[in-house]
Formats: sequence, C-alpha cells, structure tokens
Amino acid sequence: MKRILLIEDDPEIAHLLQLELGEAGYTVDWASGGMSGLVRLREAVPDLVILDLGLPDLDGGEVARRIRAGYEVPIIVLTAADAVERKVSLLSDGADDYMVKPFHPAELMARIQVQLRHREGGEQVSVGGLEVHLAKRQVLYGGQELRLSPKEFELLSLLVSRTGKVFSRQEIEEHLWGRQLERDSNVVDVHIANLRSKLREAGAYGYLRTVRGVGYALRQREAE
Amino acid sequence: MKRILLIEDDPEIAHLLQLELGEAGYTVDWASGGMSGLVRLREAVPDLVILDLGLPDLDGGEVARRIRAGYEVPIIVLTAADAVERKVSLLSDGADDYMVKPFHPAELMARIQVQLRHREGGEQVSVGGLEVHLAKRQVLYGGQELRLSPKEFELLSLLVSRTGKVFSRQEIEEHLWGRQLERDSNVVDVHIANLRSKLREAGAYGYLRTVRGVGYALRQREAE
DNA sequence: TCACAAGCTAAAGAAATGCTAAACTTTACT
DNA sequence: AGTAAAGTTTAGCATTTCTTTAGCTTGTGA
Repeated sequence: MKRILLIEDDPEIAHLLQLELGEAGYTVDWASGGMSGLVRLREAVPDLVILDLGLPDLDGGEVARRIRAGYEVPIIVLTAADAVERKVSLLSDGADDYMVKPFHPAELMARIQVQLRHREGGEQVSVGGLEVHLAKRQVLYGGQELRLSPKEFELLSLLVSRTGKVFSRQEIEEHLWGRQLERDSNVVDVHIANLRSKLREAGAYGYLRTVRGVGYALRQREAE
Repeated sequence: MKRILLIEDDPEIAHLLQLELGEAGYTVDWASGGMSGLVRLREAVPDLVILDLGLPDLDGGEVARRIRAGYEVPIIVLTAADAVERKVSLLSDGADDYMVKPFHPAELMARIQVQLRHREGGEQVSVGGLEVHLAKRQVLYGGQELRLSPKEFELLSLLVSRTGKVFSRQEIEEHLWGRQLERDSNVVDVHIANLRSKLREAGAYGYLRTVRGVGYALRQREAE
C-alpha cells in the first residue's frame, strides 16, 4: 500500500483528493500547512508528496527545497494558473512534476503513477529493448516476460551490469559459482547457449555476443 | 570531459538542461531538431545523446534508429507522459533508457552516469580517430566498429599502448606469443598485413606504418 | 640501373575455439 | 519415493583463426 502525504490548506480540495486517492487504493495523510507537512513527513516518510503552492505559512518552493534536502520522495506540486511561469524554478527546487489548477483528478492519478514507477524502477537496467529488473528477478523484452532459470538470470545480470564489457569465462565462473571450474568444463558455454536460445525465442537476438578467444558480452543488437 | 548531445526543440527545457549538465561538468552541444542533431553527431561523436521525442521535423524513433545504425553512443530518450506506452518500441529502436517528462534533473543526472559507466571500459586509448577499448575488446573508427581477430586486436593494443614507438618483430613476438618464434617465420608480417587491410577497409589508412629494417609503429596518419 | 635484402600477399593446411545435442546428475518439490 | 526442472558433462561437428609456404613487390646502396 502506497502512502501519500497531501499538503494543502484548502479543506475542500483536500477532502476531495482524499476521497479520490483513497478510492484508488492509496493511504492519504493530510497536513494543512507547510510546517505541519514537514513534521508529518518526519514522522512517517510517505511514498509521494502532493504539495499545494499557495500555503499560508511557508512558500511552496521553500517547502519543496526542505523536503528535497532530506528525502528522496517524489513531489508533485499543485499551482494556480497564474503561477505557470514559476515551473522552471519549481523543478529546480526539487519538484518532480507540477499540475495547474483546476485539473482533472484522473490526470493527477496518472502522474502519481508515473512518479511512483520512476522510483521503483531503481534497480532496472536496459540494453536495447531488453529490460532487466534486478530486484524483481524479472526480464522483459518488448513488454513480454522471459522465463529464465536462476543461472541464466544471474548470467544475464552480470553481463548487463557492464554493457559492452567482455566477460571471460573465468570471470563468469567466479561470479556465478564463486570459484573457477575445471579447466575443460564448458558449463558456461552451455548456459550461454540456453540463455541465447530463450532470448532468440522472444525475438531478442543479436544482443548476446561471443567474442572469440575472450568471452561473452552484451551489446547493442547486431544483424543476425 | 564528457560531451553530451542534446536534441530538444523546446528552448526553455534545453536551456535548463544545458545549465544543469554544464554545472555537473559535462560539455553540452544543443541541436533543436532531428536533422540538425544527426548532422551534429557526425561532426563530433558525443559520449551520450539525450533525445526529445516530440521533435517537429523527424520522428524520435526514426532519429534513434539512425543514430544507432552508425554509432554505439548511448541514447536517453525524453518522452511526454502520454507516450509512455511507446517505451517498448523506443527501446527496441536503440534507446538505452527513457525518462518521462517532467522529471527531476537529479534523476536524469543519475541515469546519465549509469549509461556512461556502462559504456566506459575503463581503459581506452586513441590515436587520431582510432579508439581502442581494452575491456570491451572493441576498436572503433569514427564510431564504427571493426571486427578484429584476437591476434589482430592484441597487436593493435600493443602498438597503441606506446603510440609512435617502433616495435621490432622480436618485441611483438614476445608480447603476443610470450617467446621468440623461429627465425624465418613471418607470422608477424602476416598479422600486420591483415590488420592493415581491415583498418583500410574502415577508412583508417595511414596509421600503421612500417619502419624498414626495424619494425612497425602506430603514428598519426600520413597521406597514403 | 641492377642486385639483393626486406617486406608484402595470397593460398592452403593445421590448429584452436566455440556450438550443439543428448545423456547423465543433482536439486527441489510433491 | 517419484517427478520435474535445472545443472553438468561428453563428444562430435562447424567455423574461425593461425601458421607456413612460395612467389612477388619495393626500396636502397653499389
């Protein structure tokens, strides 16, 4: 369950948003002023902050800066129509997105999702259309999920950790097995072959390349 | 100093990014359209490209594909919130990462670092337009990749390690074979010839020179 | 200008390297 | 214990790369 901190002085808007967000499955925490918002933030760090600019006690930019100084949490700013030209300074104050009032709740919802997705994606790397989510242990190609065995996933993770670099069989062995294998073992080759065939099956051919005499690398696609 | 090519039609965003990136120590080159971006790229290949999707003249995916067709440079795409579903096709067009607008500059900065780290093999040497990446076992000439055999790559690596120095056949043998070969073997000559022909094929003639009676050296280009 | 050494080239056989399929072993789960 | 999935080994095959050979070209000094 995602927690959202709403800093908004107008009770009417606050109430409306609380309803909308609650229905969408978010837990909403409401603060009516800049100071109380900052206090609330310290008590329980939310997953996202919605900040109204027109606060009575503190300037919105100031609040954004203070939040940003101590927390990584994404901030969406609500601003009146006449303050549009402030958007640039706002963004550099630490806001991640802004919405001009009045706005449609659905749009706010969409932007919230975008921001949350941004943060979650932390451990994601991609090469070409290949996305590797380390935390989720998931690999996507063209939005489609690939079913990889543990060894295959580790192998791909290693290669994607330094795109372009050629990993020798020895390096791969050290990373996946923690030691060197027998001199004449070709386990690595076999796992490479299996991984490659699953990649190809999904249409992701040409990324996993053999560098003869040295090892393997993940590179930008090459004609097959 | 890393060079970033920014392809962005909105002058306001371009200016903001130019400031931010400049402060972070990058050299920023700004192109306001897809065509001019491609031209700029050809003039001086940057270390990274930031590409806005909403260009007036060319489709963003098209630009990405054209860049990718000729260069290995990493591409980060900026896309409007309503085009999120295009990310998949974008990634397979050759983009390495994408960011949904608006975004926090710090996040862009982080992603730039990720991309540059991925690409850097650490050790890289270059003479003229010839770049040799040891970790990637890759040789680029004018952004274009050369396919070299192991011996050819080692040979070029050796020569490029002390640009200008003349290496005797004996020295070359010691480095590539770990010993001296028979007196009347001309393996070195043959590998030199093969390397030279691959270089020439890519347009990189005039670098690999013969010093009669002594050996071979890699020097600044000379008329052919 | 000629002769000879040094270097270049092309081609063929030898060697090394990687790929694949299939059998076998281990592991995790029922 | 039985099954299914994953991991490993083996061995033969295909391909690339390396080396050698032999004849050709080029540069240099008499």
